[in-house]
Amino acid sequence: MRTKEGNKEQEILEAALRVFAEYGYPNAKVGKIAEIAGVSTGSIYVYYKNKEAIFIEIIERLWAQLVGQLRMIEQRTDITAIEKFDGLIDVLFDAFVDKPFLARAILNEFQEDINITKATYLEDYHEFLSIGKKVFLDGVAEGNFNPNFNVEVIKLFVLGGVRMLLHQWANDPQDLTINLLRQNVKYFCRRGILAQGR
Amino acid sequence: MRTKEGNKEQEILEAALRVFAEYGYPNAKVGKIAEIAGVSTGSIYVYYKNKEAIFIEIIERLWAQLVGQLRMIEQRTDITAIEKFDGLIDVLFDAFVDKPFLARAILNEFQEDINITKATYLEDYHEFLSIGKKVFLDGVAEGNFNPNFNVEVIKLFVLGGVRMLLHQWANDPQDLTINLLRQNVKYFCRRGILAQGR
DNA sequence: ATTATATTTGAATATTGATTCAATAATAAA
DNA sequence: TTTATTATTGAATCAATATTCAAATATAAT
Repeated sequence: MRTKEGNKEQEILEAALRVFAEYGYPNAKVGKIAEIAGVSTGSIYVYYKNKEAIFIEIIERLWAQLVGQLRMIEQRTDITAIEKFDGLIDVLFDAFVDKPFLARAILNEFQEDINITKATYLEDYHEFLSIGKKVFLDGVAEGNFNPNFNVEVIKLFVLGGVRMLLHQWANDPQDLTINLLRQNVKYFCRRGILAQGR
Repeated sequence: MRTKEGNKEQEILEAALRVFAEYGYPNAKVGKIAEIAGVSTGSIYVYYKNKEAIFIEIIERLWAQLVGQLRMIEQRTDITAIEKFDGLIDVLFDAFVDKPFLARAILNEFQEDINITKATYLEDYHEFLSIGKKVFLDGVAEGNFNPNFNVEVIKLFVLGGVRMLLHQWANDPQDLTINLLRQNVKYFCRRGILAQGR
């Protein structure tokens, strides 16, 4: 009987990530994934139900990883909300520092226009958002954050900003380094654009 | 000889906008656009070369409008860069205040994963970005803005944040009002999240 | 060496939807 | 009323690609 060659599930996932990153989910071809993974198109369907299942597997792994790390930071009691906030920003950027493909691939996963089922990672996504809210409320409670903001607005604004930066960075990692991004984002979120004394 | 019925170009554009907004460009069906516009699929191709041409028409009109308004603000000499910045934010939100569909539809237009030609509106997009840069540099020159920021980073961060908010707002205009969004964004951009005195 | 069986293949099939085009409809012109 | 011409139609055609499946391959077991 024939024995299995290598770890095909993982190879297919890695190939798929590259193809989703480069072309976007709608334009990603299963044939291309197979080609990069070094298997036949038929093999793709031996390991995954369909194209969408591959995409969901990638996204779910990412969310699980992100939420795990964000939760660890949120639950710390030895740092202020300011430090927690900076930590959340670091987690977001660090998740991609050596994986520009991943940054490009996640661009769309929580947009309505990808017609995919989101049952499982939507839960992680909502926890992801609630962690940001908790940190904000902690900051308000300890007097470090301005209570006049609407947390929903700020949360989405910061997330949208980080996503846009990650996408731009993933397109050209040499231009804007991840460290430049994180530094600017942290300072901007703390103090805004105004010069000191204004 | 048969005479033309109504303004079919415009009706098709408006129908297309709704379909692009609801389904996203890749999943938008020409048949659906025709149905909503009240014409036959063949008619779509009488007025527009193809599906992509319709999308580009919508996006180009939007960019032209936005850039025109942003340029007017940028070129004012009677207001500070701070007021200009607020004005830019207002233009962005005001462009959509009575058109949630439009906000949803533009979500993807400057993302790489939509495989569409962008020759003409890329120019407007770059001017759009350069206006933001000019306002920032004006602010630094007049001592109102912190010169330590990288303008590229801040520009993309703010744009990404506004986009995410607009998208969320377009999904549910009753939840977060446009005025709540603009107020929070302006203040946050000015002073950041920290409470006063920190 | 032969057989059994799991793995893999890649062309065939199924499906979808963009686009075309021959026919029809509607109106102006004669 | 008839003819000419423009506008419109919607099924047919075309193209693309996801998915299936019968056949082939490779190895373990006998």
